[in-house]
Amino acid sequence: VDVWEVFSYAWPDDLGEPFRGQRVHVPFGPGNRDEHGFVVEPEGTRPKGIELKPVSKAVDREPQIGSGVFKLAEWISDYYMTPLGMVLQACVPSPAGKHADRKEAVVYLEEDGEGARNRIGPRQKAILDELFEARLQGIEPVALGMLLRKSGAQRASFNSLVSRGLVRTEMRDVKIQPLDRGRGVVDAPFELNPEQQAVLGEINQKVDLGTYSATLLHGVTGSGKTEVYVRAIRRINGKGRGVILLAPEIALATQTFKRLLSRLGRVAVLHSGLSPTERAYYWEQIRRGNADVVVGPRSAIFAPVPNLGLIVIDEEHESSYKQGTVPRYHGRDVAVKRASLEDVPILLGTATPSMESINNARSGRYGLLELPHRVRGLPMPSLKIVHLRREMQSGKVELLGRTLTSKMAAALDRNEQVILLMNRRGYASYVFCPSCKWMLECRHCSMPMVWHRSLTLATCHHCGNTAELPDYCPACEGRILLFGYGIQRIEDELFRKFPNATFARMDSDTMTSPVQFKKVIDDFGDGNIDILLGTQMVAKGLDFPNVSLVGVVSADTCLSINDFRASERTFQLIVQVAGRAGRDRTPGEVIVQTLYGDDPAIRHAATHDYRGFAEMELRDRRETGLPPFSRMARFVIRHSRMEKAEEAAETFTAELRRHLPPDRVTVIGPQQAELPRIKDRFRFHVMLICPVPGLIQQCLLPHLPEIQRSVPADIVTDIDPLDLM
DNA sequence: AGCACGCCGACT
DNA sequence: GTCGGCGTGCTC
Repeated sequence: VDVWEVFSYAWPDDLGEPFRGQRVHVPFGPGNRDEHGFVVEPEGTRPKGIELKPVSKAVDREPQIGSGVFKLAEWISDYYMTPLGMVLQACVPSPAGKHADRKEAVVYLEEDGEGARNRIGPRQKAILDELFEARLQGIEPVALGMLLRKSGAQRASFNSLVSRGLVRTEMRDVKIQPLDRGRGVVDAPFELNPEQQAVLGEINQKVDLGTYSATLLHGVTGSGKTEVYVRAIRRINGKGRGVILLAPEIALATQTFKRLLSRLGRVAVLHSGLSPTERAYYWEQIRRGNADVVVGPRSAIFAPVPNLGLIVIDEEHESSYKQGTVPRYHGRDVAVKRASLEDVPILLGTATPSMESINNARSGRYGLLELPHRVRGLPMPSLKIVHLRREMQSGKVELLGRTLTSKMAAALDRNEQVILLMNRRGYASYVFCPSCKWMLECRHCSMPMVWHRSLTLATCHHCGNTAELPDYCPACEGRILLFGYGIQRIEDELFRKFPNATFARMDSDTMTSPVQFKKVIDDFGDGNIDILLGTQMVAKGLDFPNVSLVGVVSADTCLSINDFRASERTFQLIVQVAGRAGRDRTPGEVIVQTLYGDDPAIRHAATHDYRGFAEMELRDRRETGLPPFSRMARFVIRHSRMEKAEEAAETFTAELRRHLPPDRVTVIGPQQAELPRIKDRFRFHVMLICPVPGLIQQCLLPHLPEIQRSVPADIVTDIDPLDLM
C-alpha cells in the first residue's frame, strides 16, 4: 500500500477527541472500502473543493504510542523513505482479539506428511508456507488464529490440511508471565571485577546524568557484559524509569528475558512470535508503566515505555537488526535516534563492534568503554588455523581434518564438550545429475534448491517453494545424485569417527520450536550431549562451562560472497563462535579450518586482534569510499518480464540522476542483481554512494513517490543496505 | 493495494 | 459488433 499522501476526513463528535497516532477506520476509494489509518494531524486544515468523508470508527481510546515514538516514526519515514502509514503500522501492533482465552490452538507442521502434498489448493499452500517460514525462524508452533490471519485462509482449508495429516494441532495454555511475579529482586551471586566496576561506574555516570549519550561497550566474549547491563538497568529502575533491551533475534531475546526474570523486577517481552493475547498483555502493561525492562528484537524499540531512562543494544554488530521488509530500518540506528529524541543514554554492547560503531567511537560521536579480559581471570581460547588442503588425504573428501579430529578425540577423552560450526551456505545438498550437469532449480527463483533429508523435500531458500525429489533426471533421464557437503555428511563422519560420542544438530531444520531448542540446550548443558553441531545459531550468546573445543568446519564460505562486508562478517563469526570455548576452568581451544588461511580476517580473528582488524578494515573502507565513510542507498527494480525490468531500471536510474548532484553521489548500475530472479520476478538494482549522510534522502524524498509512479515496475528502496544480493 | 477507466486484439 | 487483456491514474 504505497500511499504517501495524507488524506483529510471529517471527525464525528461521538468519537471523542482525536489524537496523533490514533488508529481509525475510514471509507477509502471509489467503493468506500473499509481501510485502517492513523491520525497524523488532529487539527489538519480542510482541503478546499473536496467533500470530506467521515471517519467511521476509532480503534484506540487512549494513545498507544507517546510523542517520542511518533516523532521516531516520522524520522524513519523520512530517513528510510517509507510512507508514514507503513512505519506506524510497524510501530503499533494490530489490536488484540477480543477474547482473552485461557487456551488456544497451536499448529505444527507434521514431520512425515510426504504424500498428499501435491494437489493442494493455493490457500492450503499459503498455510503450509507460513508454517514452514515459522519453522525456519524457530517460532513453531504458531497460534491457529494468527496462522489463518497471516495466510488469509479459511478454517475449512485448514481443516482439510489436518485431515490429510500435513499439520497437527494442540491446545496450549496461553502462557502469560505476569509482570509482578518477579518482584523480589535477587541479588547478584558475585561481585563485579575491577574492570567491570570501572565500566559500570562510567555507565552509571551517564545514567545519572539522564541525558542523551551513546556509548559503545566493547567487551570480549566472556567479559561479563550482561552483568554490567543488569546493574545499570537496576540503577535506572531505582529512579522509577524504564529500560528497553534489544537482542538480535527472538530466540536470544527469549533467553535474555528468562535470565533477567531472576534478577530484575518486572520484565516484559515483545516479539512477533507471541500470541495476540500475550502481546496485547505485555503491550498494555508497558504502556501503563508497569514494566521495568522490555526485552525484544528490533521491533521492541517501539515499546511504549512511558518514562524511558536507558536503551541497551546487545550484540550491536548483528545484521539481523536490519529489517528485511518495509520499513527497512536498522534497529540499532533507530534505537540511537530514539535515545536522542527522548534524551536518554544508550549503550551498545558487543565483542566485535561493527565498522559503523567503532568509527563513531573513534570520531567521538560515541563514548567507548572496554572490557578487554574475561571474568575470573579466564584466558581467551587459543585459536589455530588449519589449512584444509594440506590435511586432505588424496582424493578423499573429509570435512573434519586430521587436526580437528584428533583434538576432538582428545577433548572427548577428557570428558569435555565440543561445538562444531558450519555455515549453512556451501554446506547445502543440491539435487544434481552427474551425466548432463542438470541441477534442480526453483521454478520461481532460478536458484538451486536445497535437499532436506528430514523433510524429504527440496526447498528454495529464497521463496520457500518445495519440490519432490525426481526419480530420474528430467533432462537426460540419468541417475540423480545428492551433491554437496550437507550437514548430514558431517553427521555421517561423526558416526564413523566417534561411534561412542553423542551429538545433536542445531539448525533451522531440527530446531522447529523453542521447546526443542531448549531441550537441546538443556541436554548439552547437562552433559548428555558431547558434540553440538550447528549453524550460526551456535555462535551466539551460548554459555556452557564444559566446552573446551570449538571447531569451525569451514571459515571460507562467507568470504567468497561478493560483498564488501564479507571480511567483517567472517571476522565476527569466528570471534563469536570462538567465544563459546573455555568459559569456565577448562581452557578453550578453537580450530578454524580453511582453504584460504592467509585471509587477513581469519588471521586477525586467530589472534583475537579486533583492533588490528578494525584498523585494516577501516583503512580499506576509507580508501574505497565505502561505509562507514559513506552512506549507501539501494533500489531494486522488479518485474515479471526480463526486458520490462531492465527497461524500467534504466528509466528509473535516469530519473534518479536528474535529482542527484553528480559530484557528490556516485551511481552504480543499473545492473542485474546478484540473484537475478526471485519468486518469478526479474531483478535489477541501482546503488547510490554518497559521503554526506542524509544527502541522498534530501535530494530524492520530494521526488521519489512521483518517480516510482512513473516507472512501470516494483521498486524496493533500501537505505543503508546490508544485503546487496 | 484495489478498482476504475480506456484503448487495442480474438472471438460468438 | 463485444469480451477481456492490462497499462494508467486515483483514492480526502
